[in-house]
Amino acid sequence: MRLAELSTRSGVSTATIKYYLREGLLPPGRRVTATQAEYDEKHLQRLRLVRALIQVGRVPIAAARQVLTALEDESLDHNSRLGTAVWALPHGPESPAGAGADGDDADTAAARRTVDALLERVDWEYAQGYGADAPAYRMLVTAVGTLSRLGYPCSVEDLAPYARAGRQLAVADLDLLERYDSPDEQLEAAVALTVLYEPVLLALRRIAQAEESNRRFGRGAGE
Amino acid sequence: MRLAELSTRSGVSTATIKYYLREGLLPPGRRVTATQAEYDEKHLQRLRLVRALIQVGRVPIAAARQVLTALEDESLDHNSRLGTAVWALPHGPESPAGAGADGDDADTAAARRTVDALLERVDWEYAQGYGADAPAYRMLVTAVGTLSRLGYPCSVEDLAPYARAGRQLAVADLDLLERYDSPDEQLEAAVALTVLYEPVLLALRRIAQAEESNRRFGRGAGE
DNA sequence: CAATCATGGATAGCAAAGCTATCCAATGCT
DNA sequence: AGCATTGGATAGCTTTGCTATCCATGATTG
Repeated sequence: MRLAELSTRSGVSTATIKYYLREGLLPPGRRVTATQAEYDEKHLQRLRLVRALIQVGRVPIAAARQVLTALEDESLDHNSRLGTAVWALPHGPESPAGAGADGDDADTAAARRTVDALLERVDWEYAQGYGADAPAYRMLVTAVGTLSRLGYPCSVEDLAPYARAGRQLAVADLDLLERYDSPDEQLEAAVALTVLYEPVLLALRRIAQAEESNRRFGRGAGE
Repeated sequence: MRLAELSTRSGVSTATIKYYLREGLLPPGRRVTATQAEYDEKHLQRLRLVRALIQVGRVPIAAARQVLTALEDESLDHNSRLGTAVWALPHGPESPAGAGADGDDADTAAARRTVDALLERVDWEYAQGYGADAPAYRMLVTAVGTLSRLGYPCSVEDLAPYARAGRQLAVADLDLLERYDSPDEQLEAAVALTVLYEPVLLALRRIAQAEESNRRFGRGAGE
């Protein structure tokens, strides 16, 4: 199909598709003449994935490019591609937010200790091993640091239930993933499910909060 | 304290603080003369909360203003304030993403049915009642619609484990909240904890994914 | 009590992100 | 032959969140 058809079938304007091609989010079409290119179903599928990552998953375009590049990097094996791709996914602000003359990185250090204790508590040895520069680890330290700087509860005991929930979520995630046989499908699904289930999860939490709040305090709050 | 001191103590530039004052994220200081204003510890605390919401929670400034306004709206009772505040929190893209000539709102309708079935399945009657225009509900429908449009699994059975996890999270959230006695503290904490525990949760899920992946497939992926 | 300097309000500007609109020559279609 | 379409390049637009510059007023200090 031509670019115009790709556009109508995906609901994305040709201008935007051209932009994605330029940005390397979409592989170029098969050049059929000097001025025309041919796109196929794979392009359509990829385009839909890109839209989903960007619009639903709020993945910035630069990160999306890294992720997608890793997915089809022929020089890596299956596991390395997956690792690289997920590594590139967004993970909140890198710098621990403006900590003035007040807490600064003493808080960050304390947060790191809390996180390490938590990982030990729930027995995640692999996670402990794979480095303090893992995006998810840094994200966690940042968030915990912010919480404690603001005086909100975030002790190991407070965090433990969330870690337990995270564990169950991961089990559900991997269960979904095991349905895919082809390595390529599995790779793409891993990224898509990681990102696209985030809003699902956050929405379910909010709804459950309202439900639980209602259960405890009776008819009333929307929370 | 003066604006300059507020700035040094919070680590936020005076220009930014002025901007927040202008945007109504921060109540104006007590005017002590015609050209000077006095700020207190409450301002400092509020400023820190604002920074956390914006930087860690990625709450847009307009939404933050609505949230904070609701928190101190004297004309509402406790529960209404909480409901209004949480209602105003960000909840993904409103429009179901560019669905071209392909799935469009047939998918959205299907997603809505799936979500309703899920809520019934897990017995969340209150949630079912409180309206299809609740932000969290819409967010969920959008996300499920996107998943199914992309061909990823999101049946009621697939979603159920996530709903169960959401329920546990909500229980943990409410447990944290019950520590606060003063209504005002509780209100602020509800917002802060809802928003600031999101990155905690997402990070823990990613780490748990890596852990679980390692458990199932042995040494290998970073996922 | 005059000189200077900080304060806070208003205004305009800037940087990044994510598109979008215009132009253009080469080519396809009839 | 002639008009429309294609895809590539380039420049522009919009929003968001912040920053920099002015400026009159009032505080401060020798």
